[in-house]
Amino acid sequence: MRKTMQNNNIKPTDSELEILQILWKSGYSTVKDVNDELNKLRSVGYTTTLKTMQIMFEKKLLGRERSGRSHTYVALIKENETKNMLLDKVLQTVFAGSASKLVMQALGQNKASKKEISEIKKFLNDLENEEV
Amino acid sequence: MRKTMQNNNIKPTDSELEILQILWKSGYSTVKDVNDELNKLRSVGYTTTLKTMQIMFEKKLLGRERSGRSHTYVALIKENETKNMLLDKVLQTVFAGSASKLVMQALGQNKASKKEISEIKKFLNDLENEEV
DNA sequence: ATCTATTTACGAAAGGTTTCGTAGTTAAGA
DNA sequence: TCTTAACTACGAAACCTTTCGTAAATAGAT
Repeated sequence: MRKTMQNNNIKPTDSELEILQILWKSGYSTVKDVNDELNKLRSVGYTTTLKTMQIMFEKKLLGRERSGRSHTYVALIKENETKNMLLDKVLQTVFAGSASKLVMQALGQNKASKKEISEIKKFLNDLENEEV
Repeated sequence: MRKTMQNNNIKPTDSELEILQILWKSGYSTVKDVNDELNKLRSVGYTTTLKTMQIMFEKKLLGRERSGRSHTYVALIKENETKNMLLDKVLQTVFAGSASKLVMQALGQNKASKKEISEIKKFLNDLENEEV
């Protein structure tokens, strides 16, 4: 059982998560880059995105480097660990720590296609086999 | 594919969720009842709980009835639908709508015991069979 | 060197959540 | 009836998140 260490344990807000998703996908990006991506989904002012990213930098969610007149930002927290943390919070607060309840709720409402379901079954088989 | 209707579409806050969990479990309760339960987990003042429940009443998350000098409260939103909604939010915002990604993340970190895993497998088989 | 567009920094407003103090109401008991 | 404990109502403080306007700095173009 591996111990997962993260740079910090700050929970990102919803807006911060949006930005993190973009940075995880795109890697190093300027505020303009991120704001452009964001505006494909919803309308946000440039300085709003800037401010949020500055706050995230202060919180050490993001790192940054000057490059010419602007900054280039990068996510400092790992996608996998962050998603795991967020899921864990729901697991604890909503499903009292029961992973199976959570999974069944997730799969019970036609949320998963046939293809996804067989993927999951395969995943479960592998999981059982590797746990010697 | 059934349409799930809920009295409202308000997303409960974290504190509200704590109270909902207690009411779902205990059924009709007074503020005192809820506050006592809450204080088994963490320290909260009586008027804090009262105020939160009053706000929840205004938001129509709770119903209430006078009984003697106090009120008796009850959850107006359904446990199942609410949990589903909260999970759905995570599904969309964190896992881009992919239920299988969510499930695999949930199961990949030793969060589920062997017993739970076989429960889930059974659940998946049933799911596949009933979808004719 | 000056202008201009880009970018940053800062502050603050607006809205929401959580917390609790205080004052008033209620009803039960002395 | 009067007192008191339990309960409610209300307001406001403290804090957080999201948003954007404004001013200053930067650097490239003329």
